[in-house]
Amino acid sequence: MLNNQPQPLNSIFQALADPTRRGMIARLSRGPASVSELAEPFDMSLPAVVQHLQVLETSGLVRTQKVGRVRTCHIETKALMSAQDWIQSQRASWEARFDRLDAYLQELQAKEKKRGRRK
Amino acid sequence: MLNNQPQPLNSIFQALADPTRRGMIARLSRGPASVSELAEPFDMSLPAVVQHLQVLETSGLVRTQKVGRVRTCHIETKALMSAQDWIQSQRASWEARFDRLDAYLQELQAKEKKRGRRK
DNA sequence: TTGATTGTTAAGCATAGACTTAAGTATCAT
DNA sequence: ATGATACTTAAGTCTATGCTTAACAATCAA
Repeated sequence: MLNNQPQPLNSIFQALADPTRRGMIARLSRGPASVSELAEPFDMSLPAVVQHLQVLETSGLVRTQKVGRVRTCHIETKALMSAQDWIQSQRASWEARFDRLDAYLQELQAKEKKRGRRK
Repeated sequence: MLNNQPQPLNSIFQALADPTRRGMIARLSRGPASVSELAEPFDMSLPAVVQHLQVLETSGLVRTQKVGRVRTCHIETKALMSAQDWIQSQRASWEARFDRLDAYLQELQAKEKKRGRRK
């Protein structure tokens, strides 16, 4: 329940806010790829793609390793999971609240019935 | 499996990238709040808080309504769910891949055993 | 060794983001 | 009617983001 490491979440959500970067993540979810493979679907310069890649790497969403002249990229699932976990924990909060509200309304209804019978 | 509405995702993830806004979401997950209640934990001017609130509202993560002079804010769970859904669908991709890889490795191992026996 | 691949670095530009302060505008209570 | 409350609007500043082009490495293949 504590406020976990917020700083990674900043850069993770920031990274996910761009459609190009989400596209790269989607591609890498299906398997590793080189920089030029990653760049291929996008209508922008290679340096621009590499800059997006750096954002993904800095946020921890992607890891890369260079062999020869080709840099191979793959997703780091843990980072995506931590984003999902944060959302999930919010969901837990509001669902708990809805449950309490529901219980309260049921209680009200029960009282109303009693009063009805009493009349 | 199609690329759903990407534009809302841009602004949803963008909104979540800021710790102040995540704090507001966390607060609102526990129940509705007025603007000044929302502002209270943060060490910044009210206009700054309202600007964050506008980002949340534009992204669809929060809805507000004004009664008298107080604006009451509450979360719109659907928007958060759509962010979670996107992440979940990436996860489905990489898990499918891991499953295929696993099956392949088992197959390799089976062949290796056969060869061993043959010798 | 030359030429083609595959990236990398640097610089610049234009727009968007996260604040601030100062000065309003409604509402509500007395 | 007056003052306090609860925002709102406007304007400005300073930094970060998302690109671009132009040049520069470092492989690899012939």
